[in-house]
Amino acid sequence: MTKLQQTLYQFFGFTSFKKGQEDIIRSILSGKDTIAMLPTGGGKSLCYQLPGYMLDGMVLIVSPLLSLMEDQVQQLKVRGEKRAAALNSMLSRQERQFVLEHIHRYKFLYLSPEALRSPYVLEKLKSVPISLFVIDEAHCISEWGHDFRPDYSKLGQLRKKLGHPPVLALTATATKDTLQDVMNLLELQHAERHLNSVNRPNIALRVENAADTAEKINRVIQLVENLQGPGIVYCPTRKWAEELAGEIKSKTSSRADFYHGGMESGDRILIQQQFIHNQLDVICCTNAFGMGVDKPDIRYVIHFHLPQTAEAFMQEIGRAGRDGKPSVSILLRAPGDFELQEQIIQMESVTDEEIANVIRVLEETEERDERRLRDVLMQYGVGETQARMMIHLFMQGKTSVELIKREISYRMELKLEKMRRVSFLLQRDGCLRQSMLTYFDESYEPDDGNLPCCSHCGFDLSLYEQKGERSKKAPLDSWSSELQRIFSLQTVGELN
DNA sequence: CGTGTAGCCCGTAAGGGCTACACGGTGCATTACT
Repeated sequence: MTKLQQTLYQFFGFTSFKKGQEDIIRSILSGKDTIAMLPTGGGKSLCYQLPGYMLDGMVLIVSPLLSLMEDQVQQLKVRGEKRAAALNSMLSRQERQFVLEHIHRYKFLYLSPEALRSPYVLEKLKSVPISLFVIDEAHCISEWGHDFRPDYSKLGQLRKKLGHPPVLALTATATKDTLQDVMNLLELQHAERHLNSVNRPNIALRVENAADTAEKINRVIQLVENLQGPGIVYCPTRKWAEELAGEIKSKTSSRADFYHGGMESGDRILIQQQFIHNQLDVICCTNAFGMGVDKPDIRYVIHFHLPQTAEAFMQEIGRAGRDGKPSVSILLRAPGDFELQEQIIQMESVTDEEIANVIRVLEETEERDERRLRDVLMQYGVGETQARMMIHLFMQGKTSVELIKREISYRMELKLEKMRRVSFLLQRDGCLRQSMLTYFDESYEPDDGNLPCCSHCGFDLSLYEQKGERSKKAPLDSWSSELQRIFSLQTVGELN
């Protein structure tokens, strides 16, 4: 038994690695920067937790969502690891202070890119040896770092300030371009790459055309009524998520609810937990839902609209069938879909006047507190996301209307191009799986003829319909959900 | 593009009807502290 296997057994109770894990871990242990792509549910957290036990010093994990950090810390604690914490806004001032003052005690510290903006946090982190700098869901760097969450684009610089620890960038879905972007922004020129296929052979792909929205709604109701659940319906807007959930509730026997970014965080957690514990059959949501939803038995994912990118599409359908059992993805198309998404992307555009206002405020004020600046700018009618993006560009030295405008138009054009491509991929003639994999620079060799492939290759949708009686539904009372929650946490802890 | 709504007009009053225009999706953070 090697040292690696011993450690695996000692801390995780496993006797063997999942596909891809060992290579990634060996790369980390040899001190190299590593970029790893593992399919969803492929055991990504083990790839940094195990080396964490073998290396001296702290493992710092940058994570995009509070809920992901909390889940990970809880799982570590259930496994008996007390030296884990998440440093974020959910902590009280005292708790935060405690973590920072005792920072040398921690083995695994989770935080957001925004938290690393604080000079005080950075100073504290400099006082401890960091054995590994992990970026979880690393595609967020490319997806969000240029506009929505610019702090993601500063991680490369931050790493230098932290004494240049080795980096592990983890993701499940990325094209070559996205990986290149991640490497540029993180300044990882010589990283070892461990890439696995994004293909999920157990998910059959289907595209259906509808004449209009009314027909789509009818079809969704029909599908939800007949398909074996649980399932997810991805919607283009918050309003659609709410409306479809209402339609499904009133016209089918399915227990449905909605989920989007405009909800209170308590409600979001509740809905997600109910879904995970089988108290809901179907969830209608925007693209806010999904990251960190580690539910193994999702049987179908319906897209009520066009996704904005092929990467997003793969991420979203990839939430189905993590248990490896047959699952299905169905995309509904109708005229006008493309235009709606196009308009959502074009909301990001800004007028010359707005840019000029931003520049004037930035030049007039000595204040570099971004929050205060954003408040000022919002008084000029500039949206929060736009304000943040423009401040970010200004700080990078793009201090003229022309430069800022050019950059924003360029980003928007890239997004529109990605959308045109996914739209094209989903409507062209030919095998859908092959189209998607080609986009991800993969070749496709059908491995066996048993698994249904796609609506072009042909398959029988009734394979995915429920047989006989609907499965027994768990009651919606609080003590039973609490018991289920505790039970599931223990199970998760044992498995990981 | 499609939808919701603010604000205006009409007018011996209140609310209906119209036009113009904004909005649509992803999340951290939110106070000093050694």
